[in-house]
Amino acid sequence: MKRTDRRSDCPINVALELFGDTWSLLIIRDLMFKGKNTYAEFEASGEQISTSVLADRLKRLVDHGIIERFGSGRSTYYALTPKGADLLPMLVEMILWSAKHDAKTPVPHGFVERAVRDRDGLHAQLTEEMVANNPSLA
Amino acid sequence: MKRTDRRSDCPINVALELFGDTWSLLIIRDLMFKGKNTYAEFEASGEQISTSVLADRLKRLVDHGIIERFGSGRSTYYALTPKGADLLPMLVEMILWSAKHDAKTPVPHGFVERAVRDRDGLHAQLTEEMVANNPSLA
DNA sequence: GTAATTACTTTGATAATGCAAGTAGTGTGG
DNA sequence: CCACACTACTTGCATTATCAAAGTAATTAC
Repeated sequence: MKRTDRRSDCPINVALELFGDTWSLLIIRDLMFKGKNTYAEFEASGEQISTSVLADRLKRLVDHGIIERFGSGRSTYYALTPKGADLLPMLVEMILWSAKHDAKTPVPHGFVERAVRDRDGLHAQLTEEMVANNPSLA
Repeated sequence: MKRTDRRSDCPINVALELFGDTWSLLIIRDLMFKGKNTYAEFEASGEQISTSVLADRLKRLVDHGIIERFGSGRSTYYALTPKGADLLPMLVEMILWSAKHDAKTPVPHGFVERAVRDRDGLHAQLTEEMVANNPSLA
């Protein structure tokens, strides 16, 4: 989908057309919270993405300016752009929702309480940790 | 996908398996912000969902307890459950992200400023408006 | 330079989506 | 109170996306 022929300009729809599929946000999660940044690391994530879909999603995310690709061949790696890093609050809300509505989901102890008490502080702390892993954001 | 054979228990993944596709969140948006609650209204939304996919997504969302179906035949309508209504903060973050990173997206005047200044207050206000449309949430 | 490793492409089967047309309950005007 | 109109779907088929496995090209370690 190109910017020029999107389904609508609604902000929810805009977001969905960029990362509204079952895989894109898992890649972003790996970059944001798990310190992963290579093709092989994404492939090894628990959800078993197929290699062709992974290649396609990386390309899309790069095209949309959400992640960036560095190096080449065996020394290729990926990093979030500031635009990608700005998805943090949304991912935090997803985590909180799952924590509330799914018994099995493993969420760090104190995460939910912290979010309720001080959401902005939580965002700030997680952003700091993210930047520590990815100095190009600073 | 059943709860028993999901790809992983990661909270991001759990959420994606329930509504991580290009259409589900648009239905939820229509229910949450646009006062739409019938099949025909969802079908008439700007993004042109196909009728077979709409039927399938409504079924899935009902199965997952995110929306509820009332009535039958010509007097059928849908409403968010509390579980579905809890997606509000996530949708707000999506809106804010699109507002920041997409020039064309139309966001109500003052929305972004309000969110930055008083996120919890914004959530409360939007929740109130949502409940006004859908008394079964109260 | 050679081998091993990593980042992909390609190929062919399976599943999801889109489109057009059809069916079945339900409110409504006469 | 009943035919008609309307709404919520289903069904069938063409198109597109996804999965799994195997193959290829670039790069680093030795």
